[in-house]
Amino acid sequence: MLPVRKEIIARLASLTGLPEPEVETSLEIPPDPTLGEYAFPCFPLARRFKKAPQLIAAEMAEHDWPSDYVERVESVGPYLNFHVRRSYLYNTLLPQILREGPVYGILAEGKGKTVVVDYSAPNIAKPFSVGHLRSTVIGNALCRLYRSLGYKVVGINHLGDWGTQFGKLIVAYRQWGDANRLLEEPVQYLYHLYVRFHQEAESTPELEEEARSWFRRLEQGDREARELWEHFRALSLEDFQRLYRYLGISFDSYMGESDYNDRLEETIELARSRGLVKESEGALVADLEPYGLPTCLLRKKDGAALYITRDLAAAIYRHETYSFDQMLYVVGAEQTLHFQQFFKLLELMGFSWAGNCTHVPFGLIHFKDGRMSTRQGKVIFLEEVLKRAVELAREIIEEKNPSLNEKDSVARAVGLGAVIFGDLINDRIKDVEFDWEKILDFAGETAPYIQYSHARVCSILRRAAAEEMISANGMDTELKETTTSGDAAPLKVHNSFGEPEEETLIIAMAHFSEEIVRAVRDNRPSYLARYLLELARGFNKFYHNCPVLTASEEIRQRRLQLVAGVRIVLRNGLALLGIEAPQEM
RNA sequence: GACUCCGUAGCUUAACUGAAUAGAGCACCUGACUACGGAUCAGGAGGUUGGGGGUUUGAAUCCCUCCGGGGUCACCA
Repeated sequence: MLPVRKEIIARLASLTGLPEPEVETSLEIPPDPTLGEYAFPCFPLARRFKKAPQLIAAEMAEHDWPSDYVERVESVGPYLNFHVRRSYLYNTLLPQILREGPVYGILAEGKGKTVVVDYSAPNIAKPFSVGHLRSTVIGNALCRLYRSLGYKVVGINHLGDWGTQFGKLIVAYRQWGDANRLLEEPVQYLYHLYVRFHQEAESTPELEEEARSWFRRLEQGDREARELWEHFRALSLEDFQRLYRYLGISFDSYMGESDYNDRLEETIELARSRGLVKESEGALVADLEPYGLPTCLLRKKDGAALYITRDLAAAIYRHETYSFDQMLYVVGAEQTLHFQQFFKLLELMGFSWAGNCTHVPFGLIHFKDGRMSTRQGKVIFLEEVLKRAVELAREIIEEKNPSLNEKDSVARAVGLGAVIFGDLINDRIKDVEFDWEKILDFAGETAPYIQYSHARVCSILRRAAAEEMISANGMDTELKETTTSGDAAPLKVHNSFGEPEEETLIIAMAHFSEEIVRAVRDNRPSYLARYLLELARGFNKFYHNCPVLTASEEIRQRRLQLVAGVRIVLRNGLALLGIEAPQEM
């Protein structure tokens, strides 16, 4: 937390008698920068002191506030508004940003704590569709956000590599399969077989029973079934990993559903020993009605375990292995009930850490005319979306900046950025309609807008560096990721603080780490995405109104530092969302 | 049917979890490169926050109800 904020909270707490956390949550950022950098609404105090909030604010404003951080405090109606000292912002905070560079915004709040993030989890043998985009992108951003707060993060890809769909695939492959085509395009081809299976099963329902029987054989370790399964699994995994590499995503563990096969029995036994299990129509169920939840099935009458049993086994295993302080499941909102049952069962099984497990739900991606369906072949491959986005970025580069170097990597950064950001920008709980036009939009509230701002920042710094060495200001001439450490010459002390556009920028930069904390607190990367948009907007206004390179020396120095700071925050912020920031585009 | 989520400008949406004049983007209209990149910027128009009640000093936000849409509800994950 910024020392200004800390000081304001502490002093408000002692003045009002409210506990610090309470002050902290009610401390807000005023809607208009002319109202100051922080605001404290006095409404809650009205009842306590039996006085009008306006009066309370006015009285509190009389207090002796000024300090190294705080310049003045004013009451505006029922609000107590804090104006932070410009000299602090420009002469302490800004140098700190420039000094810390790539690690600016990184805090130690999660130090010593471990958080497990379960995300992406595609089904092997099913295509990686845009439907999987959300979990993948949100999970990745959360991993990076938690890491930036000092948490040890374990990203787990709980692969859907077990289940009756493998019975279907084996049946389809044995009947219509072609080994060569499988090797050429594994996931595509398996998907083709999967769709064909369902088509044929319409007219030949016996196929379904055959599939169940093959899955049973697989579970019993039948050699042919096992070999096919392993083959399918290995090929699919390779394909997925190619995609993850392309997206710049990596996992700490690829333990999938099949890896818990040998722990299912003991999990069921544990539940049984707690008196949670009873038999019903040949199956094993857990009765959760006393807790207002529907009964759930742990084992089918044919002996096969279900999803929830696997999740229980996996959770227990993960706690043994990582002894996490928190575990997040980045899984669609349609599974909310499942997670309620799952967490309740963990609790009833006696695991005190059940309360540290959180479902991070998100809305469905659907078409205008209904939801996507793998079975019916109504899906859009994520790979196709990414490819088209990158191609489009490439076309725009050819049109606007044909002399650009490294067009391919820039096109990739911009195209992928647009898709990723497009998913992260909105509240994750909302359903989204799949729309080519929207997903390929590069103007307005998009990653390319932020990336473009960043590229212009870099352009200014590059020109400035060409004219004079500004490396002493925390930026080396190559614009590499380096930060100059303590040996840099001290920055010039600013005594004048410039235009409103400059104010907006420095204040926005001051709030960076607060936005990260907020995004982590609510597991909502969208907060950070919005913030970056706001900062980029602020920069663009500044850019059009405040010349940097041609300004007088004092102003030029100040603005150069400001711009260098913006570069760091935009770049770090995008990185936290899993998006690259090219220097030119 | 029960439970649950969502409903804000023509479209996509924000609002720091109950507070300052509901803020953006797209599309539309008008302007801006003899200053650092026009993937940009300035301005205009566009709102009974689905309807109706209630709680509160204060409601887009909480409660009730109705309408519309999504999701889930024992042998899928």
